Amino acid sequence: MGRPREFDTDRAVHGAMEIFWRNGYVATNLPDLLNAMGLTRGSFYKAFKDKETAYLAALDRYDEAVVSKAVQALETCESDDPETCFSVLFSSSKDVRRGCFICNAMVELGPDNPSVAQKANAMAERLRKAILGVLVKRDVVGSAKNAVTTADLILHLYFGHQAIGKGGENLGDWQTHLHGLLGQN
Amino acid sequence: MGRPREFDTDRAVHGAMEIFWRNGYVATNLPDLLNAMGLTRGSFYKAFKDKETAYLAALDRYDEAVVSKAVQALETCESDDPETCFSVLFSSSKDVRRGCFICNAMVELGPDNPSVAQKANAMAERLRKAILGVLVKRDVVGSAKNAVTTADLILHLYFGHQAIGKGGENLGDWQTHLHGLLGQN
DNA sequence: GGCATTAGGAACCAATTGGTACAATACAAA
DNA sequence: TTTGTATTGTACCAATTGGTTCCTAATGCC
Repeated sequence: MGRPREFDTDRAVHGAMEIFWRNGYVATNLPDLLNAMGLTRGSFYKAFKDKETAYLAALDRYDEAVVSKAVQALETCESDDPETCFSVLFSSSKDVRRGCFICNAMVELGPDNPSVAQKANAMAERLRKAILGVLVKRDVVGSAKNAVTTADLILHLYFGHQAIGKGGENLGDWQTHLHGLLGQN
Repeated sequence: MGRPREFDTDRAVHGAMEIFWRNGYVATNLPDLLNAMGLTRGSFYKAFKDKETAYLAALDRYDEAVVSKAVQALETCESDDPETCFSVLFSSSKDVRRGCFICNAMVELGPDNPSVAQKANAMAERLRKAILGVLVKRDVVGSAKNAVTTADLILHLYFGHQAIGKGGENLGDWQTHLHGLLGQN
C-alpha cells in the first residue's frame, strides 16, 4: 500500500557505488550523489537514512557486483596458468582511474569508520580466499603455508597496483610481476 | 623591514603535513589545518595562497623529511640481507594508521589533480630507485631487468601494505612476503 | 469514492565551507 | 620619532554543506 517507488532501488545504489567509487566519500556532495542515483532529496532520505548509510550500501553493492564477479572468475578459471586467472584482477585498471573501491575506502575511511573498515576487510578477505583457491587448485606452491603467504602477497600487490594506478603514469608491468612471483615456486 | 613572522614556517608546514597525511585533503578543514599549523587565518593566507598550496607544500615536506629518510636508510644500509634493509619501509605502519602519504595522495587526488599526481609519482620514483639500489648492490637478482621488476614489485607491495594497514586488521606478514620474494631469486 | 499509507519534490534550515577585508601591530630604516 | 612595510588577528562574506519539513501525488484496501 502507499505510493509506489518511481525509482529503481538497485539502479540507485549502483549509481551511488559508481560515484563514491570514483570520487570518495567526503568529496561526493549530496547534489552529485542524488544525480548519480537518479532521485531527489525527499526520496533519498526516505529510502536511506543519510549519506553514510548510502555509502555503506554502495560498498555492499560493490561486494555483490564487482567482488563477487572477480571471485567467481577466479573460481571458475579454466586455465592451467595462474597468471591468466589473475589477469582479471589487474587488467581493468587504467580505464577510468577509479582504482579499487575496497582500497579507496580503506585509505579514506579505514582508520575512522569501523563499519567501513569491517566491510572493506571482509571484501579483501573474500578476494584473498579466491586467490588462494587458484593457487592450491593448481598446486602452484609447495607447502600450504607457502600458498597462504603467496595469496596474501598477490592481494597486497593488487592493492598497491590499484593505488599507484590512480596516480597515473608508471603502472608497472603486473604480468612480469606475477610471472616472477609464480614462476619460481 | 616590516613586522617579523611570529611563527616558524618549517614547523607550520610540518603541522600541515601531519594533518593532511592523517586525514586527507578534503576531510581537513581550515580551522583544523590552522590549528595544526599553529597560525591564524590572516597569516595563513599571507604565507600560502590557499588550502591546495599548503597541501602541495605538505607533500614537498613529506618528500624532504620522510621519503628522504627512507631513501637514505636504504642507501646506507649495511646489512647483507636485503630484507633487513627493506624493513624500514614496512615496520612503522601500525602505529598511527596514517598510512603512506604518497599512497593516500594518489588515491584521493591522483586522478583529479595533476600537480598532486606528479609529486606523488616523483616520490614513488625515488623510492623505486632506492629499492632497486638495495637489490643491485647485493646482486640479489640475476639479470638487471629482473632487478628492476623486483624493485617495482616491492614498491607495489609497499603501497598495498600501507593501504591495507589503514583498514585495520590482517596486515599480513611482510617479512614472510619479502622472504618468499627474495629467497628464491 | 473515501482513507490510510507511502513516495516525490521543493522550500527551507542551521552550520560549516574556503576565502577576504581591514584595522591594529611590530619591526627597520630614515 | 616618523615613515614605510610586512604580519597578525578578527570580523565578515557568499556559497555550499548535509539534513528536515511539509505539502502534493499516487497507490491499495475498505
